[in-house]
Amino acid sequence: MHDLPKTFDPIEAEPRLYQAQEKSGLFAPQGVGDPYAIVIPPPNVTGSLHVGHALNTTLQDILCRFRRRQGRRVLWQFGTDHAGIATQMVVERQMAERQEPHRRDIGRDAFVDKVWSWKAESGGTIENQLRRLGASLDWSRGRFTMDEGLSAAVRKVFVELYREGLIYRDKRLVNWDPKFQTAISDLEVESNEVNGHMWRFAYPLADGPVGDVKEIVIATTRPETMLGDGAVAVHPDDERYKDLIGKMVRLPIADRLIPIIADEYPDPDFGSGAVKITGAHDFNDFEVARRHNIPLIVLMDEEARMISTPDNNVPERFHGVDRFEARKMVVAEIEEQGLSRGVDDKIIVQPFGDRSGVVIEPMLTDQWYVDAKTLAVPAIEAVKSGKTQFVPSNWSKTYFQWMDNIEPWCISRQLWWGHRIPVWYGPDGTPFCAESESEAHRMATEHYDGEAVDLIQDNDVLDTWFSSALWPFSTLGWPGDTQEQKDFYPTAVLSTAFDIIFFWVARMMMMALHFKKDVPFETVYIHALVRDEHGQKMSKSKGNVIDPMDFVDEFGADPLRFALAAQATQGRDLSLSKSRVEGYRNFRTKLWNAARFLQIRGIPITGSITDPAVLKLPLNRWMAHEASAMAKAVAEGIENFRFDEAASAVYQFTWRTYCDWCIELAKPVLDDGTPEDIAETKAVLGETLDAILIALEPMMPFVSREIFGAMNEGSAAFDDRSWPASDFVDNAAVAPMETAISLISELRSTRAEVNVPAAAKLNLVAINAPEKTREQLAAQVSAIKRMARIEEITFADKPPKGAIQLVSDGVTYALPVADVIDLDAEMARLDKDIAAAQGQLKKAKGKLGNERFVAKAPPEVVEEERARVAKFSEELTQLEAAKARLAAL
RNA sequence: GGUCGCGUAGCUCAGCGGUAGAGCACUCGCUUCACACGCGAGUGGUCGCUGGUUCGAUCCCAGCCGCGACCACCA
Repeated sequence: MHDLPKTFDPIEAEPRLYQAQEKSGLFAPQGVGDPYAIVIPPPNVTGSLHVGHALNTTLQDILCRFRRRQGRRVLWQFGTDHAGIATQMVVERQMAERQEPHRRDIGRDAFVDKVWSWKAESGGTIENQLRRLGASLDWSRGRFTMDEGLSAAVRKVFVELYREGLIYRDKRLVNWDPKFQTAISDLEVESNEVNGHMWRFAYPLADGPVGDVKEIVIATTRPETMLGDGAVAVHPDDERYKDLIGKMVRLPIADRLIPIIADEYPDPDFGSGAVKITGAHDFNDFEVARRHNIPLIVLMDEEARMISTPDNNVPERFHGVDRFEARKMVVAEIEEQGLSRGVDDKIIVQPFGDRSGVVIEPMLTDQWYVDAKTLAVPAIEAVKSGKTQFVPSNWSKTYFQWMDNIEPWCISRQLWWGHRIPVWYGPDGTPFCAESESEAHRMATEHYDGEAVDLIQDNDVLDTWFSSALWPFSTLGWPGDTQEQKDFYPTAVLSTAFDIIFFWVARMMMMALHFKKDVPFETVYIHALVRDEHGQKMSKSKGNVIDPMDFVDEFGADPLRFALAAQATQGRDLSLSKSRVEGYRNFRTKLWNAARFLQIRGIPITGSITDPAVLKLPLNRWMAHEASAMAKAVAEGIENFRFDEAASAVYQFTWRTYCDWCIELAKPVLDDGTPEDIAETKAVLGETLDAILIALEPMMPFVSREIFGAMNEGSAAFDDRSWPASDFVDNAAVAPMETAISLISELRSTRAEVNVPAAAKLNLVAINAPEKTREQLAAQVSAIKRMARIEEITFADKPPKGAIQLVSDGVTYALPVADVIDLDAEMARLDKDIAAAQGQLKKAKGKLGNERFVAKAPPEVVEEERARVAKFSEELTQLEAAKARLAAL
């Protein structure tokens, strides 16, 4: 117990409070409760925290902190991802900036060493940022996708899938990134619209005209690929070309003969209806070429420069020319030969590497593939059966749509940073797939009948997502038989953004079901995208990127966390703005000051009230009732992934209920009450603050701890407290308190509207008040006097002359003001109230006048309407009487 | 082309079958002994449009108009 300073200083307090939590062991699994696990989506080891991380981390932290409070044994698994391409790119760029030799000049081992030291240097950034956010991650068991254990898991998975035939090597078209000179998966390709052209070229018929026809015209957006054409395809039903099918054309420039073939692929209504077929550089053409046994002619090298070889008939002058340069050359030569048949501007969709930003080239290469179609079967079933559920549920549709049409997953990358493919080749190219080189040697020796041979390991590394796909079980010690897996697998929740469903969620589902025979998580929570304050997507080019750490620097982590949680609705992106964060900073200050008020009045948090049913004062029973409802709403919000509802419940209760009313209504008791009443009220005020702190802690872990630490006296330690009581209901206490509250509100409103000076004290006369109202007023007389600035409360049969009149809860009240009264304002106010009552009355009467409503609507709804008619009629009568009296003045 | 989502107060968003809500902004009071990062009182909305279902529709259904996202794409 110590005094709270006048203001809360998050910059000083948050790091101190974080260290204390970590030191106490809070972040590691504790106790014997039902296990609850979340694995963090591993951030890039060299990355830094962006708003998406801030949101996702906050939400996971809320879940974990809440579940700990419920007594669950919580593991929030930390770890980082080696992020193959991204990291290699960063290091290469840095080497270039420092004018160091290129990676190829220093060699693979030296380069990989460099990346490891880069990781050692900058790997701690994101971890520190997560700490500053308040993430209660279990750092002690942090993992890295390339650490020894996880690498062993990767090798085991590869080898097993290989032996089962679910990983295989294949030569087919891949998305080739000419900048990084590696294959990438479909998911790493972004389609963008760009301004392009559509050229029309004439290919002359090789054996002379057929009738009048001397040529066939094809359309293309990529002229340079014509050098690799293997055929021209037309639709079999296309009357224009019926007689040409089977004829040969002379391919210009390359000077080769290629056939005209019939295939369903060309759309007769598009362009000329004739399509050039470049099997080695176009995915659609590749399929056509395969169907018709058309040769695949490779035109480019790894950097997408043209190559001229004896096999491909590309003229020597193209050799080494960049593909876009070659395009210009082809167009010029076609024009020279008089074979151009026009060109149109056209917006075309081009594939770009999501990391490199360069145009992807379809290339014919040998790569390793995972048979995703087979692995997807149980992964689809698990979501269909509900074993794993998406929240919000509509994301399961996205998942199915992709999984139902899944293509083989290209997992090899021609990079150096990553898990090297565990395959070794013998002198004759025989592959030996094994978890270790020595095992590969053993297999080779057996294969070559005892002869010892040199083996060469496959040069490629695995797609980064291959190792992340194992994350939910590899981090728990798989393939070892560990207690962690027994306790925490399957994990409870996986929280991520929608764009990661394909990259990661689907692949974890496939791998986990194959190797663990169980789903990796029960719930997949898909969080929203964080946008800027105008709902615009953040981007560097727009210059609207928000760095969450700027908010942490300025306000501390609590307000940022609360802002993110409060806006985390389902199914809509959230707009993050400084004013919103500021608003929750103000909320934190409000809470802080409420705590200071309690402290000034000598009210600690004691945890002494175990049963609110013993409370005597309606105020205290009502406070307990409301606090209980709040605790329940917060818990339900978190359980249902409605973080916005949880945040709103604690916010509204703290500010609007506890500060605006409970504390204010308690002041007169504390000042003038009996010793018993004072003691009870103090205890409940303390208890209610305690409930607020505990319910708020998942969202604002810092300020809640700081306040508790200063005010706890005799209660258990903060982290040992369980969730506040959420089942105390006392509706009998609600009515009298609401009567008092609405009267005070009406009085304040009336005073303001008729311009009674704020400081003026008035007398209050209740007219013909029934016994019940008299009792309720008597119970709150001091509060009403204080909060509505009333001098005396009296009772009378009729209002005195020259009084302001108002109707609250069916009772007319008068405020005698003699000469102070503003007649016009008073008349206007009564007219306004009368109009409102008339409006309500008309509406309710209208409904009841409709006999079909009375006949068909549920009886309780009809009854409600009748009650409304009664209520508003009574109010109207009294208001009109008040107006008549006023007019008589 | 397929799929999903969104149009509610000036802004950002809740609500989703029976009296339109929040935060911020705005207006008017207030140095009221926890708090001006505050207190009190207000202004502001034919809930995108048109039909339908229903006793009743912001909420359900259909169509339309605007906006966004994802997937697949015609060379």
